[in-house]
Amino acid sequence: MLKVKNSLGNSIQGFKPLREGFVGVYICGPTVYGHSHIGHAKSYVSFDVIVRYLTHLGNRVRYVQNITDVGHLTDDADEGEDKVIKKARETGLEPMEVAETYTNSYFDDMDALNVQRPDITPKASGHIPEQIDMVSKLLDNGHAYEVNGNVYYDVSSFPDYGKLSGRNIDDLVDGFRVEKRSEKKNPADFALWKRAEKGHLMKWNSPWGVGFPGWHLECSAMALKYLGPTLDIHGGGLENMFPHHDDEIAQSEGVTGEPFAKYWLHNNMVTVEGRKMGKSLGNFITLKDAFAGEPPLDKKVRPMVLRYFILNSHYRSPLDFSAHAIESAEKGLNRIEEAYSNICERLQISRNSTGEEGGVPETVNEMVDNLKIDFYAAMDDDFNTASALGGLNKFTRNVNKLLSQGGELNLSVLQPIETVYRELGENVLGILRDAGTRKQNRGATIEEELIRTIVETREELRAARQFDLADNLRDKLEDLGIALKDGADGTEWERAN
RNA sequence: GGCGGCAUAGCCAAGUGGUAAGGCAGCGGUCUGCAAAACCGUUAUUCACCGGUUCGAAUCCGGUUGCCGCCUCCA
Repeated sequence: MLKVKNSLGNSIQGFKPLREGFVGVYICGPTVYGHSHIGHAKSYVSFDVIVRYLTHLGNRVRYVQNITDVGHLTDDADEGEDKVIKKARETGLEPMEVAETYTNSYFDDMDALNVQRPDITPKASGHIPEQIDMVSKLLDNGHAYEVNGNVYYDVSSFPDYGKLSGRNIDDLVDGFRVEKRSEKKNPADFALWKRAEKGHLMKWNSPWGVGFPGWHLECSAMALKYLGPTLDIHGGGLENMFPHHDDEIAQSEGVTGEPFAKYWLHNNMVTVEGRKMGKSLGNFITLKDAFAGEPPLDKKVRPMVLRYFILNSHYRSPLDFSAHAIESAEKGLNRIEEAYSNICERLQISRNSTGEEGGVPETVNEMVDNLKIDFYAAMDDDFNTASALGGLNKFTRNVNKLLSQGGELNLSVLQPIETVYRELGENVLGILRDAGTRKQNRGATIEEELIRTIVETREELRAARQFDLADNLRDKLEDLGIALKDGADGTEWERAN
């Protein structure tokens, strides 16, 4: 039985979708005004695995993730500027060019991380009529009021306001700065529609004049459109619990009168060497920089390593990023990849040979069964990927033990191991995508033939006990990023990533 | 000031009442011409600190200290 930590009510609950076998998931997507950073990676890798696991359990999942390209201001005060427009002003591009550029950038990075694309990726700017419609309904039923072309949500009209983050309006007011010349009835009221000043880019006609939608509104409108009045799961970053998610609830429930989401899942933040990551703190790490090995990294971070690193902690725990931590993740992942690719390689050989078919030895059955028991128990416990990886590591130790015993392993031993790696390691966790291509020995490119020739020549030198020359070749290849491993069955090579 | 969370070995990190997963690093060994990888063994009598509840607590309760997030934009 899958259990999840529901932020709404702050408790662990059994997971039961509204319709058996169908799960509607809405995850807050990025605001596309810059390249994605390692915080995005944590969020979207975590939710990717959640969606993969729900699918693995046999559910039909509809995964909706918005792209916010309008309305997200740099500041909630009246003088705040739209983030996308600000970037457009700075770069001399059309706002939609900015949005397109960083939407593409986002998906490039997510593809690299083996994050599956959502089923629907609606854009805020493409859903203006839906948003206007929601504002009209909120005005009609008394949850909103208009002042000078601005429309605000009246939080006092929604008794449950703040129920997700556990706040009440009176507490909030103390925390709000005193806004000068505010048109709001209550400082906690938030904008649904904003009047566009002269020269404002990205504006639309509405019943209240020319303007643009408020930040939180797009999520409510698009979730309603594609998933109906009540979502099974709404996910997002912890930092958005208030006000963004509480505002979404107020808007959506204000319109539909039905619960907005059954389960709220919040993923925790990334810190860098113990400190919050922020642009103003100068410790901001984009994914492109991480993949390229820019400081503070001293080497390229393989996307799969970042993915493994993220999944090695719980999505609800903060994750501390450092070059050192990445290094140990890389070595840990290498071990699993190595074992998996060895199994795949042996399987290939075994399929091509006509060796006798033995039964599956008890030890192999036991290994696989134990992994499954550990893995499903971990994942059922609020998607505990760290614990699931613990099981996969234990399994890998047993696989290596089997491999290092030497001797032939027939199909009936190799196949169940390969299958469970593929189903759990790749299909659910998505960390083994690169493993199949690690062993490049069988390639047919000229480069690979050349490497093969060098390796064979070195073998002859070793046989002739010319170790100085042989070691020299190994060092040279190492400098070129080719690692050699001398084993009992000859020398293997692979690219050091 | 208000709300929420965290504190587990040298490092990262699971574990929320039954006697400390896993990874990295370290140490000893097997293998190797050497190296790398892999394998075997080993590494927290103890979970920030002080009290309490319990047959039993890292896990529950109270307090102390430290750190973090949100309340202003952030995944």
